[in-house]
Amino acid sequence: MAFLEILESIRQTVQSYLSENNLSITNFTVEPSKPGFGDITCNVAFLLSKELHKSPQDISKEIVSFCSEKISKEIKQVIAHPAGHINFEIDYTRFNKSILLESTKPTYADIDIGSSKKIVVEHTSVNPNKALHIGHVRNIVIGDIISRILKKVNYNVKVLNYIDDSGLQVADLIIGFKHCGFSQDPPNNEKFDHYCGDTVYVGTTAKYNDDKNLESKRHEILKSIEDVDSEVSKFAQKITRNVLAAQLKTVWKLGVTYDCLNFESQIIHSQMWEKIFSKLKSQDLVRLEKTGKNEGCWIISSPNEDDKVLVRSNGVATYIAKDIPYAAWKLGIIDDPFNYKIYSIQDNKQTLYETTLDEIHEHDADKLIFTGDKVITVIDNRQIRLQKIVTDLMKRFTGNDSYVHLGYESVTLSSNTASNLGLETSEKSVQMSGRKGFYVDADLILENLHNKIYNESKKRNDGLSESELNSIAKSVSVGTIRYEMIKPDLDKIITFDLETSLKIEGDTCSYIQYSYARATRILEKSGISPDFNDDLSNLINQFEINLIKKIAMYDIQISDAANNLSPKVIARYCYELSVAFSSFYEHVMVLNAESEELKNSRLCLVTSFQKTLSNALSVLGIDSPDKM
RNA sequence: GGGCUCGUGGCUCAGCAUGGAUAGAGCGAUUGGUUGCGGACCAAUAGGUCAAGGGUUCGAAUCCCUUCGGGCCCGCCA
Repeated sequence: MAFLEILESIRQTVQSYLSENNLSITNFTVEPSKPGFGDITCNVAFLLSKELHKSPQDISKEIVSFCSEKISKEIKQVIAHPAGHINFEIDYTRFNKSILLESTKPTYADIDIGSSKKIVVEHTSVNPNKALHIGHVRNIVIGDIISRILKKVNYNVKVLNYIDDSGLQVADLIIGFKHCGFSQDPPNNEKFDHYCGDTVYVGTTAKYNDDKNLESKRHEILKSIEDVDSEVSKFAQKITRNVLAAQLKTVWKLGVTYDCLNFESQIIHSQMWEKIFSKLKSQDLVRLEKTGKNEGCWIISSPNEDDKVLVRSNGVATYIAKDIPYAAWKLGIIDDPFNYKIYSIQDNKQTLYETTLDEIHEHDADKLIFTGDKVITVIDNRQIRLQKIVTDLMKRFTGNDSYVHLGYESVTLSSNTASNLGLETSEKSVQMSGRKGFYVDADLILENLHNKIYNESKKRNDGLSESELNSIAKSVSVGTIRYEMIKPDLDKIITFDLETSLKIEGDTCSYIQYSYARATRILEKSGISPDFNDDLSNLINQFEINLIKKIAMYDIQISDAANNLSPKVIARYCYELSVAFSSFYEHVMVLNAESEELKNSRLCLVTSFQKTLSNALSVLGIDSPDKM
């Protein structure tokens, strides 16, 4: 029995008190208490005090005497605190055994919130004209961890990456290659995404100011890209796919995978826009402006905002008009025009598909499905207005909140890091810019971190092989970058600093992984596999109890993270769990315990910790290294 | 100008959804930890008018309003 079940059983007991007394309060809380106030606390006495015209203390006393009779066996004592809280104390002599055993299973905290419902998570969606920077990494990591959390709570999750292979940024690359003399082969085997972003894209956009001719070419090219059969379109496909392939190498290094790549060019050719546009018109969600500055345009209005042009007076749809059919497709609101073919097999053996409008002849007749009953789109908060329009429209179509824009704040650079990149500033932090080539590149950070961890690990371990050191460096560097990207809340700006990103002490991923390695080492050295059938009621000192309590609360955290789409909750949990273990490790002997029975019990506890931490880290996509 | 958002020790952040008991961490500072499983650690001390003011409430860091300060967004660009 883990925490959620205990909370639920207490809730029911309190509820039965309320029912017997014809009281209708339902919004009372039953939650873990602060240290020093038992294990679990309930606030129902406060809520009843007004209705019953009695003090919270008197009410809580009554409820306590009621509960003491009927409460679950896991509860040792119920206490009415003078302040009015009702506090419950867990009977650890009973609790230890069930929780320690349960926590070692891979399915620990696999609670069912999703009931296998189909859900789509879209993230990454970086324009295929440049390399990934640290801001993109935040998006990718949030999206990946959200998808892992949702899988953990029994959603059927499909992960999508939207490839905008037909926008202006693509036209810029083509101008660079065709009209500015940039070679299609990068010098010195430079990675193609870096070359396109740093050299071709930056170099080309810099020329628009001087050369007005180029600017008009840009729009010609943009038009030709949309004509599938044109040479320009085929060239654009070749370039963007090469950039995409290079970007995916970075993404896969981060341990992230997808189910399907959706290409914007195909969305345009699929005629989905035309279908959704007529649907919008028939439901009066758009209107043709007859007068004013938007005369001749189809526009969409929303309260407190300016009207947004969907279709220009020349009949050409605007940018947001691509997002609407795509959102509708993700929700299965319009017929799926796509077929799916294999793009590649990813490192974890998972097949990555891509959309295609071609006929395909597969052996299995079942059409693949990448749409969902619910959709989560991870896009940064600068797009919140456009996403709000899309969200509102989807709500009009479905009548519910099945489309969710999961926004997050941007990553900026510290002034130190900015000056490392050649920009002196008096500001505390500064925004990155792909167009100016001013950003911290994802491959570079990973490499820096990898080297740093490699050296640290080598310093601290004798006789580890090259491959062991590299594997540790990979686990810890990827873990570090993931952890740092989700530790702050989504609505906090991350000010990235190259130097402090290399820190490995305190509240960091290495601290957490280190606690895992220490636990593993104890288990290895013991040379036995602990017996969970023994009586484990001898784990009673404060360090043991603290650790057991943290282990038991895992399912609450999973539930919290899933219900609030909050990856940070699991990151904090991993850290707190590690803190509880580190303190235990310092103060409690395992291998030299006072008796064989105690040694066995403590080994069970260490095993339980180790499995639970590894379980939680895997939800964050972070490895658990045995040594480091 | 309009909209959104953030403001908690020197610095970086939890806590706010669902108001309740002593506002928690990490970094930095100061100090301690040989007999014990890896010091990427542990333990202790100092450091807070929870931006300001008002309101609701028995009770506000948490809810509401106003103000101040920072950030983002507001094209027939994508």
